[in-house]
Amino acid sequence: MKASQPLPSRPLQIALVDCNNFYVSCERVFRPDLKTTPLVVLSNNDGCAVSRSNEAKALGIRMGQPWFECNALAQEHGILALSSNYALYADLSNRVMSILSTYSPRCEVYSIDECFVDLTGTPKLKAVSYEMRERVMAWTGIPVCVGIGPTKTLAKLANHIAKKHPRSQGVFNYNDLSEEQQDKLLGQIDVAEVWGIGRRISARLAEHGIVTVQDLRTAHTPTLRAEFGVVVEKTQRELQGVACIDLQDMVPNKKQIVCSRSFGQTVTELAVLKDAMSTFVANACVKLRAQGSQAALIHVFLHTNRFRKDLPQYNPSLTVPLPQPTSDSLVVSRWADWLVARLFKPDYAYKKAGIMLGDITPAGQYQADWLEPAPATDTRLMTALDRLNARYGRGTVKVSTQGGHTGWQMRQERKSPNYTTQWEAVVGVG
DNA sequence: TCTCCGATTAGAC
DNA sequence: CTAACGGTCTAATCGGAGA
Repeated sequence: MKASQPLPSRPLQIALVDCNNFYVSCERVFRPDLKTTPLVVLSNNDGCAVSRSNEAKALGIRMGQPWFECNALAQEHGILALSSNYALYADLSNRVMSILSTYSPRCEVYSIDECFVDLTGTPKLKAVSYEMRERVMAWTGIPVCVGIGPTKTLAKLANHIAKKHPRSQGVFNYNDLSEEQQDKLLGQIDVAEVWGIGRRISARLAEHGIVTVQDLRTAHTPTLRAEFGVVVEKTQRELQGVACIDLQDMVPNKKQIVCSRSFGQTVTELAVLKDAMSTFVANACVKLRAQGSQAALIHVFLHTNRFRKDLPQYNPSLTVPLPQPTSDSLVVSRWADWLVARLFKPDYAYKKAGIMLGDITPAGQYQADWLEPAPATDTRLMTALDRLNARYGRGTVKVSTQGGHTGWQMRQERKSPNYTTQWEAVVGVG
């Protein structure tokens, strides 16, 4: 690959800043009284535990565990569960990311609670890392850990070490280790902790005697490539300090946009499915327009409850290419409506539905057609709709098929107030 | 036989 | 009282259809 190139005189200093127990930490910013309460944030529909405080982890609540399995434990130990409040988490995330972006022009917001920051060339790196951590805490109330390494994969691993070892005080720089220290440290860490090595692959690696990170780093590369493919090979190179995964400064546009939800209750009526679908379409098209795109493919699907083995299952879907690409909610909605009606069969209890937009291209491009005139591209209605909903909140203006029927909305019985987006919630007015 | 394409798999968070 | 189990997204790989 790049064997002939001279090694850089100094390694890159890639930092991975990761918020601790992010959703739970967000909730605690506005509820300091919950600082020591075992706390959990639930997934959509109040289904699974997706964020856990240290106290909740210590009590044995697993990541992704269905909440109904935890009822007895929660009762016994007074574990508090909250519905997820994405508006709040997105807002705090933006504040954290904007603080981090002052430390480097090269930042990649990797997820709602993680950011890669290229700190190569930063003087007094250790001191700066601690300062970054303290500043995020002081300005947002969110605790973070900082892991630094020569590649993204090693930065991730360093972050894991910073989180796990209190002695690190929340900052760990892999680049400070000698060769011997690296070997020893990686020999003590389970290979499953490595970014990109999930449950399946770690099980298969174990069959080859690859159990620790050091085992993977030193494994025979051609065999690894043959047995596990390019992804695992790249991961190995990254563990060896060779950067194979670039830092992505600019967020690429989505190639497909999905909007789907499980329902609060099962749904048996077509009208209710159509109502839900028009909400999904509206949300998907907002995302589409936000990135300045149009879609030429729509895919609609329905699902019965796959956990109810005693009930008949039916999981139909249909995909149609659109005659012209569009980002107009009304156009997409008409197609979705028609597709739902085609898929719908009575006598099934539907639990989930959704839409996927595909074949996404930049808006304004369309395939010239000898027979058809250019499509009408009046985007004023959708632009006005987006402005109103951005200004006054999602759902202020809807298309007519939305909101006529209820009975599908997700369960959110334990949601905190919208502290950062509604004054009433902060001031405490009813 | 090769190539394309949709479906499936695996992973992340 | 019972039943109760998330949502997006990407890249790689697989496997069948058609050239």
